[in-house]
Amino acid sequence: MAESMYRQVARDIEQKIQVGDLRPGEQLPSEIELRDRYNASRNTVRDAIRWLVSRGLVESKAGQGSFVTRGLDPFVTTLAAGPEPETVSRGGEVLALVTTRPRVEVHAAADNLAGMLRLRASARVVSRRYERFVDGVPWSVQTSFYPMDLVTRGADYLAWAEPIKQGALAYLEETIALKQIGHRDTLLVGPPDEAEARFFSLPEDGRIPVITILRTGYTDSRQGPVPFRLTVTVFASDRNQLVINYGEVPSVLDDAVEPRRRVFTR
Amino acid sequence: MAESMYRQVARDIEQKIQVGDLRPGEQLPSEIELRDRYNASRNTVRDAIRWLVSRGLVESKAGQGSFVTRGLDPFVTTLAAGPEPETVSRGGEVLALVTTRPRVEVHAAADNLAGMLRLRASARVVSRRYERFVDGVPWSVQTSFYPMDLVTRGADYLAWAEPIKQGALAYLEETIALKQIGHRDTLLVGPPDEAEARFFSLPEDGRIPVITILRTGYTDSRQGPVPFRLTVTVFASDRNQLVINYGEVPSVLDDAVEPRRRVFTR
DNA sequence: GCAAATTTGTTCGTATGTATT
DNA sequence: CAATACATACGAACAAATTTG
Repeated sequence: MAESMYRQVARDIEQKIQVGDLRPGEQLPSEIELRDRYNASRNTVRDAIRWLVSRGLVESKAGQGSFVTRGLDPFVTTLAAGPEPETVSRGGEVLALVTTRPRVEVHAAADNLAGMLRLRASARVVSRRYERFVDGVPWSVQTSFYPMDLVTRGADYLAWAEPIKQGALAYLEETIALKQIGHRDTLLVGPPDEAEARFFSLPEDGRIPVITILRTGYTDSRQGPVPFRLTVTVFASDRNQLVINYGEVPSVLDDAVEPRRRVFTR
Repeated sequence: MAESMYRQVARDIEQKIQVGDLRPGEQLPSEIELRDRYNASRNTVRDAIRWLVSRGLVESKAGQGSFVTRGLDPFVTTLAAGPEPETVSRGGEVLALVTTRPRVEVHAAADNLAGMLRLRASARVVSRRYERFVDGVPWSVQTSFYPMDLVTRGADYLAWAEPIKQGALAYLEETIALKQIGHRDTLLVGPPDEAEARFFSLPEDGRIPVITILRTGYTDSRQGPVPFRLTVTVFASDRNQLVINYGEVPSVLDDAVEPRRRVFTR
């Protein structure tokens, strides 16, 4: 046989979208109508739509209909090279960042965290969790983990559920002379967990992945750089582009707009 | 009603996976068996499995069965801060990179490419496309775009379908004294196109996203940095972690293993 | 505010096709 | 070739969400 019917239907609708016959935001014909148009069963039409939904081309809403997805105008997040925070812009405009009061907790470190911070298994750590919004939109969740040892050594505020005005890194340098000499970012992409899907209002089927950045901060020691902090930042991939600059480059705002479509030649 | 039946079944199976009752790589009971066990129809069981597949917890293979996904031991790719290439390691071992002969073509630039390279609409560009393998596994596809102007000015090899031994950036500096003074990486995450799904052997339903890095190279001019090259590198997100280092940090190989599970406390 | 109409979501049953062992 | 497992396809009925009158 040539190709399954639901794939043929999906391909036909996809083509209508590409050609512009169906425009972003436009409603697809109802399942009943498509069933008649393609001489298929409603379930087969639903398989076709499910295919398109899974590819991110279509969204279905109970009671309303199915619609061609409209690409969100993405936030452009420039990752910080130094201790300064990230900056966010959209459409050539810098946007203000709203941060919640942190949720601060003390936990036992899981094995992977203990390994990354070179702590003994289930050593105590302080976690500081911030939710961050831009333009009213949930933008990222950031959680930093510090060994409890740092609090004991005098960095009391780490364990308090208040923002640290000057930033945690500056605070650690002031109070216990702990200076970050470098950091490593590790970038992972995968489906959101339940809490992340809730916070970002992502569909709970996990088809829109999140980008997780693990930033390990290092300080100096006789044995060379040793880790003292892990910061986990999570972004929804459907509304964010991450930018990393090296050397001399123009401002993101001055530069040409980055593409949403990844089409470069014709 | 509480929760739909297929979700209850999915949740139950998911929990068996989390608890370790079903281990990575292990085969799930057949759909018929699950149908009897949960007193549901086969279609409902299939909906549950579809849910788990879409979340990346389970894989189904026609004629064989459904299996708990085994996390691929990920490649750790350290992005180059300078002109040097990326390095790849896995399990604390540096791996060799095998690169195909480039596919070299001349195109008219699409609008977004012309905008990024500040060319007039549909100016001609040379594209150089490399497929790169590590350990026999398709690892990334890299395509660089150069204004045709650079060839005209003497960088003839850019338009030849042969690897440039010293690297394109060194070659451009040698032949036409074009020096890169900085670059910007823009990172996008989304479903693969058909060619990418084929190259990486990704399921064609687009549930495993690819990571696309657009690297714009800048050179000096009287008006400040101007772009002269765009490199597009695509990675499959299911087998890659990207690492970016700043300042003084230990070697990736010396450092603790990065987590696949994103669980940090207990 | 409620009822009807519309649309997608869930669930069942059944039959047949295709891939693998 | 036969057995097993998943994939595709059809039909039917009711539930839930949303819009409209």
